[in-house]
Amino acid sequence: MTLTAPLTEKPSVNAASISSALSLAIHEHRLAPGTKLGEDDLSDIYGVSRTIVRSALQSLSHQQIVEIKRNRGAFVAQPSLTEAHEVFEARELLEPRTARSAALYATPEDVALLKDHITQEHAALDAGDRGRALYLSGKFHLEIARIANQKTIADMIDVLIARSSLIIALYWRRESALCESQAHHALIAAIAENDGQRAEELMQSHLVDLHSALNLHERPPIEQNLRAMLLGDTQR
Amino acid sequence: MTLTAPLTEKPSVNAASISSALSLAIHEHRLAPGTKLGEDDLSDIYGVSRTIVRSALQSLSHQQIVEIKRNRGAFVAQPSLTEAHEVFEARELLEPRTARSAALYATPEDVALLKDHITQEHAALDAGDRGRALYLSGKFHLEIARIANQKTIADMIDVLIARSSLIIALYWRRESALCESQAHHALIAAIAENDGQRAEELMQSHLVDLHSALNLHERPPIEQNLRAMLLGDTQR
DNA sequence: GTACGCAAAATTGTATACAATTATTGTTTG
DNA sequence: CAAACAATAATTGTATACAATTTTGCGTAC
Repeated sequence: MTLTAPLTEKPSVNAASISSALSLAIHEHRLAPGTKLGEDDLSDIYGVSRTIVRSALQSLSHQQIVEIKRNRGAFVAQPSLTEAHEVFEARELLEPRTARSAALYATPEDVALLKDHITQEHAALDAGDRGRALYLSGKFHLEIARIANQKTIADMIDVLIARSSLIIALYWRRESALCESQAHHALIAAIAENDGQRAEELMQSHLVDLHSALNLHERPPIEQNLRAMLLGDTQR
Repeated sequence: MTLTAPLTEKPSVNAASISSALSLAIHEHRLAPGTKLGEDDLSDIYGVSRTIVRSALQSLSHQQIVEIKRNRGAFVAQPSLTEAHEVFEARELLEPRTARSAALYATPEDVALLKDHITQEHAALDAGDRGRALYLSGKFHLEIARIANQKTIADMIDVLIARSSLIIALYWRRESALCESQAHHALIAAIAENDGQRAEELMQSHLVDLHSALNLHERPPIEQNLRAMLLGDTQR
């Protein structure tokens, strides 16, 4: 598994750009939960000193998508099953009512933007890039929060979506990603009609749907995975 | 306005301890919004290198209670009026339902802890320490989230409470802090009786109350304040 | 006397050097 | 041969040195 390419030779490779590059890689499942993020590796890759890398890693650790273990280094986070439930419960508290607000505020341009999102998502799926499709699917939710014009809530949802991506990497069960598209289409329709009530209900059931698509059995993520990788996944 | 004392001579003055010392000072209104947090000053005060100080300031900036302006330094944040509204709207989304959960899960020990919080708050008020009373009042809300056993949501509420403290510093209107105590007492009663419905309603109306106690007139915080300080507050 | 501009000082941004801790590997011993 | 230990290597934590930028102060011109 490789990190992203060492960004173009633009003069500014700052902590924020490294942070978002790593964030994107995690979103798109190019970086698996538990992956070690060594400071020297990253500073070589991006051509900056460890100072900058450390700053970026700290930023990601505040979003809880990277875990920093003292004297041990930074790793892509591995949300526990408890955390997984909490993240989706938090989303269920925030997103439905936010979708309602979005439906009330949405302009035709906003709706067009949402539709474009879905188009891109389908294109990514057709190209076989499941990671990118997942990323775009998350962005769709974030876009709704942005339309609702609530930056504070949007920021919180942003973090929850990032963590959701890790949770999906660890606990996803269902295979079809198609159903999501349907839910998103329905949401767009409600938003386009400025039907706040329906948008809220659709978002609520969509989130319940996602939540219930997680594998509920406790599975201490990595050791199990390593064993499965090396011994074959016959016995579960 | 002075910062906190340079912590005891314990060997470990790390970024986290500086971060929480500053956070406490902001909570207790010993550090006013807009205050410059110079790196050299802080490293002198706490006896560590700027490396550690910068780490602490970055952490606080992620919680949006410190604003870092590039090449200009770190300042105690000054939430805009828009942000003020957003913060309380977010709290209204999260806290009422969390209070409901807390009421359902609360043990007698939890209730005793909440009562102790109020006792301390009254003691602080009697001692004339409004800052500490405000801090404890915020902790009360956080404690409820903790009782609800939702760490993810509790973390979000923690950040929102910190920002609320800044908002109160900038936009508070009402003088009496007593009414809050009443609301908190009523909440404890509902929680003690495991009455989730009532706890949710009480929390909702308590938050609406707080929100409406803000000065709604746009007042770009600091310049106005400076002008008021220097020219007298006759003309508003 | 005010305004502009340049130079000096102070402050933040980044890289690097060194210290402390952890991981690894090889050896020894039972 | 396995397990424990020791030496070495690798990695992270912290301090400091230097570079870049901003702020401040002074002098000059109008």
